[in-house]
Amino acid sequence: MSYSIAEAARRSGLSIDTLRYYERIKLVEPPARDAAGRRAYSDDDLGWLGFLTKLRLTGMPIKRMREYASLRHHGAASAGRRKSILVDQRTSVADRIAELQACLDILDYKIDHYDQVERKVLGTGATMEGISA
Amino acid sequence: MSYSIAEAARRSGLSIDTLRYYERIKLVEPPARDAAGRRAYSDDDLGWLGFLTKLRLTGMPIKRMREYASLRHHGAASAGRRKSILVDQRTSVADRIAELQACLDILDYKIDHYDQVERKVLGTGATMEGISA
DNA sequence: AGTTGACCTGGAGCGCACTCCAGGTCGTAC
DNA sequence: GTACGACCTGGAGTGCGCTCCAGGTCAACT
Repeated sequence: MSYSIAEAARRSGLSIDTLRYYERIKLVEPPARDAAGRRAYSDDDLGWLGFLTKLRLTGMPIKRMREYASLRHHGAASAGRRKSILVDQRTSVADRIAELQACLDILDYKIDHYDQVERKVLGTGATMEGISA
Repeated sequence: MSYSIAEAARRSGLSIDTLRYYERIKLVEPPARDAAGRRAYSDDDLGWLGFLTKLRLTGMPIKRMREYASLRHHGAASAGRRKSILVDQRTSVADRIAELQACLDILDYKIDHYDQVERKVLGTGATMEGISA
């Protein structure tokens, strides 16, 4: 199957502009073109776009995605380097999850504090608005 | 206790420039000044900076941090709105953690794939470099 | 034949969150 | 008294990741 740029955008969740941008910066191979010169994305193209969007979600900078992308064209010899990029990213994602978890705890603590304030106010029969300075 | 901007930067993990920037954009109250006109941060200032850095780690945009910051000056009447900002942020952090967890699974899957390729290569006595295209 | 709508290109512009700079003022150390 | 280092100000510059625009081509519909 092949897909118009609009369809590829819809399926990948990227914008049409972003798809063209990714092509310009060599993050994706130029897709095939139809008779009229319009981009025709293959299922493989979409698969790669799907993986790219995952890497992007992990916060990988475009520079490193480009490196990974270019290594794919260097065959199996580049597998070690590609794996190490993924392993590094795995570490950074795990760290980030831990960091966010810690922030979540702080947010919960603060929210709990607001809950307590609310309960206290209700206990006195006052309203939140009533105790404005 | 009061702290020079350099000390406040060290303790908050922000840069000196960022501290002045946060002041300019009203994310922090202008700290006290010493006799020579230099900023003198209080423990309270540092506490607020600490919380701000946590909010920043959660990915909260500066706009919303500013809103939260400004609400603090509106007394208890703003507690409801402040709480709802934190609750919203809690949701977005939890979502983000789930998203990252899903990415982690994909990375693990891919890394496992590279591991298998390596093992296969080792089984044939070849090296990663030896199978370059 | 004309209009519409999707697509094309190269290039400019944008929002965010800083980061850097020039030129100046202090207070302390030599 | 002068050299130094930390600090000050207002404003300009940076890097990232898009996003938008003008002006043009092409195929299909009416």
